[in-house]
Amino acid sequence: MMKSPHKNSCVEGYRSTCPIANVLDIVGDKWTLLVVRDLLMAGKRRYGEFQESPEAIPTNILAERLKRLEAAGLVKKELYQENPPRAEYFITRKGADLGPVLEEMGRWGLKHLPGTMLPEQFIAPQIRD
Amino acid sequence: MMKSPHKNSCVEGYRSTCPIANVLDIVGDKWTLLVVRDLLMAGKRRYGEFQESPEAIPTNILAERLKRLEAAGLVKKELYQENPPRAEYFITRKGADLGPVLEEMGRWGLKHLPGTMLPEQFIAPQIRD
DNA sequence: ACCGACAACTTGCATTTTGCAAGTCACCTG
DNA sequence: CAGGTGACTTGCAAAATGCAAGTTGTCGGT
Repeated sequence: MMKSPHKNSCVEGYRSTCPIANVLDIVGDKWTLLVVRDLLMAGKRRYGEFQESPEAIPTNILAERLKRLEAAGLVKKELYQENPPRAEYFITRKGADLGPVLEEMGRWGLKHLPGTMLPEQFIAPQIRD
Repeated sequence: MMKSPHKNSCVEGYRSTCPIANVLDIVGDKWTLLVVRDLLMAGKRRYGEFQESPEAIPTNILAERLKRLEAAGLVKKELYQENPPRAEYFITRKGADLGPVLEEMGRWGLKHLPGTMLPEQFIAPQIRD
């Protein structure tokens, strides 16, 4: 039997050995990095705070992305109250390491997308592992 | 009539004034940045070359992404033969400016996704505007 | 004690995007 | 002139997205 024409002897669950391709499997969509941005650059922690961002993420997508980010180890969920369950979300060190990616995206947007702007103040995140 | 709760007096077609959000509207999916990677770091130019990458992009997605990248001004399509029509794709200066974003993604992946690796040799792109 | 509001989600469903397979079209090669 | 090749296009099923509405327990006021 003929093998596929692509040399794909890579780690289980990886599309290839390329780090960029595999990063995109985690954050490669229109919403995930906006949640990371809010955690990392705006100091947001609560579900309701993420919803207040001007891009108006749909609530079901937000819930799903928080779960995926937690599963990927970029976010830590902590209950601060049992009943009713109320949680706060913190970025991990692994998630915080995406900072430079966001910074470069911001730089590109500012240069090439007229009318875009960054806030004058960033709010430092609490990192929890 | 009540306005939306989000202060969205931003440029036509923008989700918000945030550069990151608007960059994600251009490259925020699993495939687009892989095409940019191939153009920018692997020196690829032809349709068939993009298909040979180990991630095996579906052919219809490749065609659609090349069109969108051209429409967004990140890629320039040039026919090198009329009949049958044969084209080469070049990255523009605007597209090449995404280099740092890819570099930071690569750095993150190498650090946090064990088993990933970058090629030892990059092939410099031809930039055309 | 009851009413409404609230925070943090969940569910249902229509629309859109993705993924896979197959088809096309005009050459080129033996 | 039969088969192969490069660069796509088309069709369709499956998955992701977007929107609206519903749920659950609690708190603040009257």
